[in-house]
Amino acid sequence: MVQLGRHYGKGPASLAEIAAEEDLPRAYLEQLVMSLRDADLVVSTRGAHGGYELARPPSEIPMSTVLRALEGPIAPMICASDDAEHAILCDRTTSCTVNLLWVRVRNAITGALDSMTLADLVPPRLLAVKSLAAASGKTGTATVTPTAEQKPIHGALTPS
Amino acid sequence: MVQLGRHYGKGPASLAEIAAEEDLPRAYLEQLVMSLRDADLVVSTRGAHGGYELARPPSEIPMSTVLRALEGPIAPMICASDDAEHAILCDRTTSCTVNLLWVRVRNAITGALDSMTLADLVPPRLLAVKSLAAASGKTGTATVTPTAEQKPIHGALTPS
DNA sequence: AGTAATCCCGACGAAATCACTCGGGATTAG
DNA sequence: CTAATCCCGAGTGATTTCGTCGGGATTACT
Repeated sequence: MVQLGRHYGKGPASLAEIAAEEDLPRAYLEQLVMSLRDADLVVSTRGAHGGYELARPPSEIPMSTVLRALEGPIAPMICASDDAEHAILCDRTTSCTVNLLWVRVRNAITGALDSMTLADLVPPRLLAVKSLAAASGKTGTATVTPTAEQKPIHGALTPS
Repeated sequence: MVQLGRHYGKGPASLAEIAAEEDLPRAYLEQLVMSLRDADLVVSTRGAHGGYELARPPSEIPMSTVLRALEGPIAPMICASDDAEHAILCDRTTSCTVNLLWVRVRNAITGALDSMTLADLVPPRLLAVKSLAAASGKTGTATVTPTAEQKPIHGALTPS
C-alpha cells in the first residue's frame, strides 16, 4: 500500500490507522496485508503498539512484485501466465496462435510494472511530474493511428 | 476470430462451420460475432449459404480494435479506461497516485495490441516467425523492457 | 411456392470472481 | 491483567463471464 510507503521510516503503522486514512474496512485490509507479508514486502510487529512496516525502502519495491503478491501471477489470460505452475493449457494449445498475442501483452504489462517502484507512487504531490512526462513518450507505434482520444476525462469532474 | 482470418477471401463462413472447427457452441459464437459486426470488423450475408466474412484484409485489422469490440474499452482498472465515457472516478481520484500506474499499464497494453494485426495470428504454421521478430522491434518502447522473454511456457507440457 | 439454411436478437441461467465480513485466537506493552 | 494489536480460516453478497434457449427474419434452391 502506498500509505505504508508514505509512512516508511516512522515505525510500524497499525491497521486501524491505515483503515482510517484509506477509508477501507480494517478486516479487509488484514487480508491484503497478509499477502504482502507472505511475499516479504512488509514486516509485522505483534502485540500492543504493533503494526506493519515496509520490509525495504520504497524505491526497492517494484510494483510488479506488489501486484503479484496481491493478485497472483500476472496473466492477461490463463494460458499466458507468469509462472508455469498456474498456467492452464487449453486443449487447443498446440494450434492456438493467439497465445502469442497474450504473451506479448503480458510482457508489455510486466515491463511497465517493473519500470515503476513504490517510490514512484508515494505522493509526488509537490514534486514536478516532468520525470514522468519524459518517460511516457511512447505508445504511438507505427501500425495504427492511435485513437488519441485522450480527453481530459471530465474537464470539470463531477464526483459522486 | 482467427478462423475468419484464415478463411478470408473464400467467401462467407457459416457459424456452423466455425463452431465445428473451433469447437465452441454455435449460440455463443453468435453473440461474439454480433459485436464484431457492430464494430464493422465483419460483414454478414443472410439466408441460405450465408455467413460471415472479414470486412477488410487481416493485415488491416489491428488486434486492439478486435479486443475492444469483444471486451469493451481497454482498462486494467476502471479508473484508467480507454474512453472517458466508461471511466468511473473513485472519490479518491484527486489524491490517488496509483491511477498513474494504471494509465502506464494501459498504454503498454494498447501499445502491444496496436502493434499486431489479425494477419500476425492467422496461422504462421509454416511461415517462419522471423516476420514477427522483425515487427516486434517496434513494440519495445522506451519504458518497457523489450520483451524477448520467449520461453516455451512449458518445456514439457502436461495437458489435462 | 415451399422448404431448408442461415443470420438476427433478446432474455435467461449457472459458475467463477471480487470485495468484504465474522468470529475468535495468539502476542505483547504497559 | 488487560487492552491493543496481529493472525487466520470460513462465509456472504454482488457482479461479471460464459454459455443456453426460443423464436423470428431473410435468402437460395428446386
